[in-house]
Amino acid sequence: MNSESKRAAATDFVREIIAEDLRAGKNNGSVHTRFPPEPNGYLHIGHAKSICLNFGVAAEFNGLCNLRFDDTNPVKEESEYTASIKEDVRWLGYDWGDREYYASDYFELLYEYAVRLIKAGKAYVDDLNADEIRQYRGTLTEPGRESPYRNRTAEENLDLFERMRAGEFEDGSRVLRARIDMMSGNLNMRDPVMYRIIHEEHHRTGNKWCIYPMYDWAHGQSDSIEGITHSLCTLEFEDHRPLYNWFIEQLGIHQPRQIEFARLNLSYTVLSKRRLIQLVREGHVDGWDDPRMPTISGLRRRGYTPESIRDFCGRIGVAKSNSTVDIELLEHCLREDLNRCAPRVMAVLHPLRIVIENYPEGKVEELEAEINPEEPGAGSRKIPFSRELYIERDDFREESPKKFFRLAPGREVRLKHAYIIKCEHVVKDTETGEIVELLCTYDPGTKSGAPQANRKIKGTLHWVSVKHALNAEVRLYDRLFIKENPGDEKECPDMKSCLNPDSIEILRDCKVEPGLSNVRPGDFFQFLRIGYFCVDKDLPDEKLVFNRTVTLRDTWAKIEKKQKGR
RNA sequence: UGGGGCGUAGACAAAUGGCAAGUCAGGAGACUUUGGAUCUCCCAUUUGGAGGUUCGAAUCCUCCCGCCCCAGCCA
Repeated sequence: MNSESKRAAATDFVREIIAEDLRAGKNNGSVHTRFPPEPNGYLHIGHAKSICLNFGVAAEFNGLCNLRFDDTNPVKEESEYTASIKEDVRWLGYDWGDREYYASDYFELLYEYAVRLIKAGKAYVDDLNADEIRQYRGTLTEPGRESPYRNRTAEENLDLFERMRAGEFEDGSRVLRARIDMMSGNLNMRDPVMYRIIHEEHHRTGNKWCIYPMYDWAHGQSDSIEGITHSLCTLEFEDHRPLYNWFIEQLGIHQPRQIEFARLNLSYTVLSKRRLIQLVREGHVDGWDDPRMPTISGLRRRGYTPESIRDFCGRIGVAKSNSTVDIELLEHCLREDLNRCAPRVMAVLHPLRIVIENYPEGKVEELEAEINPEEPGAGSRKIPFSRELYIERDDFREESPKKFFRLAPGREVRLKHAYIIKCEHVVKDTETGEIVELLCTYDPGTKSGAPQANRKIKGTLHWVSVKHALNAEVRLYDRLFIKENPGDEKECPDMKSCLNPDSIEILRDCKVEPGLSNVRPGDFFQFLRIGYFCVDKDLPDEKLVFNRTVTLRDTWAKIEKKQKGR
């Protein structure tokens, strides 16, 4: 049983409301939700919260969840986005069956509904332009004024509306408005626009229409048409709920219940569409799927697993207060999942050559190494050991600080899966003083698994045989921002100055164990003692490229930081 | 100064008038052939504030304070 199913009983106010509705016998005991993205951008981790909620709730209550594209604005939407959205939802592990819908599928019915409202005197064609409408709307504290066109007859409205559809009028010259209440304290109820004229080709309906429904007019009716029982959306639509309900009530059609929850904010990243676009446009990242992006495609390329994202979404809860979740929780979920399933391999990022002087030249031993200590059934692999090895430069210090358990002159360490070695001499470049190699000796009786091999040694290092090592490029990714709330105007008025200059570091001379010669894009590993890495999706010929997904928790780094801080 | 929401630990988040859950972060220790993982313990005498009701209040009432959203022919 994994942690997700253990948490199956997890509840929140949304699930409670749904359970109550069920108890009250509403909707004939059925639950039907929907995930309604606008196809004008890429999905990100914030959408994942909504996806997990909508699909999760449906599954828990034996209901269904539709995928519906809210494509009511042809000037902003493109079909290239629908493909990536579908891929991302599927990758996250959710299935909408054959229920892939588009608001544009309902344009004809929506038009008929609008005609009904016009006939009932509940909607009218307004000739005011956008600027005038704004002025007539009033302000937050002052009521609005009624448009001079508000009291046209149904016949006149019908005629005008038909001609709007027929393309007789220019963009912006007229709109269809709901006739509600210009005095309302809720601005959404001050005769909201239902249709606007846009002579633009739509990605699905082509040039069939030149009037397009607004969100408020399209969304609730689409929910109703699909038989949605619970329409889950974010907090900013709370003010729209009275309007959502008003349209449905006027039409007398099936009434879904809109419930609003807080959108996700994550520390050290931005999730607003505007900011994300800015990152891409200004070239701060390499595109929407840059491994530093919080987009689903970016997280995927970074090496995040769908399981870890689902687990995260389950743990953050669903509530109504604006909150910012610590990104370390996301990373924790990731590490927990990867620890469970990532095969272990050895890779040296900053190679330092060592020579084991008492080990026979030319001799090669194939050592047995477990693939994953968390999963004994994963078996083992062979790794070659020889006289010349690479170790991590950082694993050697000429003068070792307190609590530094690694290699230093005269000190012993264990080489993982191999022998205990001792550093005898340090060889330096006579001119630069740089350490070029270490001369060591090994203790032949300490081979891993051997009877007397369990001498207590504090440090264990990873290594790779020089002769057998494969070259690799490793891209070290770190958080994109140095500020905790980069999306906050006050904390970060200028996004550029809040970027982490070290969010990517490319290492081109890394050495990895020979077993990695046949990896494929997306394969993931734990590089022992370093972190989790995955093979980048763009694998150049004859070259290995690994992305660092997340580091291992590093106790030594913490100790060292504390020592330096003193 | 209109309307709609929200305030529980550093970050999330439970509690539904009856002893303030859990998770992440942080701290201490155990264990360890990954300084990983794992395990143990610590981390809110108090729920934005002040009054009130009650045997008993995070929860009910009153007032106050703070924060978020809304004036697109965007969603």
